[in-house]
Amino acid sequence: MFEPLDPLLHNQLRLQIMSLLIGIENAEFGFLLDETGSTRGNLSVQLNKLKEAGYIEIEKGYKGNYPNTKCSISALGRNAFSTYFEALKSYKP
Amino acid sequence: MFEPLDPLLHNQLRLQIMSLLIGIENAEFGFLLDETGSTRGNLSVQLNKLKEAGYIEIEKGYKGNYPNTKCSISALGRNAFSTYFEALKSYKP
DNA sequence: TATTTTTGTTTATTTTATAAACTTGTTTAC
DNA sequence: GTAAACAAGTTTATAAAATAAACAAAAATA
Repeated sequence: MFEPLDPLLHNQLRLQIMSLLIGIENAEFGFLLDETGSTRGNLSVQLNKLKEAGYIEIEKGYKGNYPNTKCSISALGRNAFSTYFEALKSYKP
Repeated sequence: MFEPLDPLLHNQLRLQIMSLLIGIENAEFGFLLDETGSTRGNLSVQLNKLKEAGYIEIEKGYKGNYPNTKCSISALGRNAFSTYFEALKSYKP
């Protein structure tokens, strides 16, 4: 009847992150911070959860002299994201 | 950019409850229990949260000799539910 | 060189979800 | 008629999650 909703995606910030990443090659930490309006701490935690799940990849490098983190969605993540919205349909009136 | 997702509805069980109630006059506790596959405890807690928010009404009566609880969605709830799905669109690719 | 900025991470607190235990009353079996 | 099992929930306790606050390390700036 009701399709289960991936708990990892069923969170506003993580869903925002995935939504941003899906349409883009990769995104910097700062960009995600701006677009989501989140705090650094929360963003850091949630990015790592998505990474642990294999939904995104995180590349740590430098931009000029400053540390810089680039995130990109994985095939697994892309799939989970689409499955999530598919599942949501089963809750619709 | 991203529409906020009503935290009360952004929970699998509560969303199931609302989804069931929206297409029906009212539903008994036992029916909701069956359809959602939830435990009694969790169902009880989440129904009360929805009631506190004014999203549903709860009528306690009897069915034969046994206590019996009937739930129905309110106008506010109906509205919140539709707003929730509207908001979700802003997360879609 | 002291202070402020940048870019994050880690830890601590609060909130939430869930499950386990309890309550009240009703049947049914002995 | 009383003990055991069942029904329908509620309450409380535990586990998990989300979020915010504090911290860190290096860089820029005054």
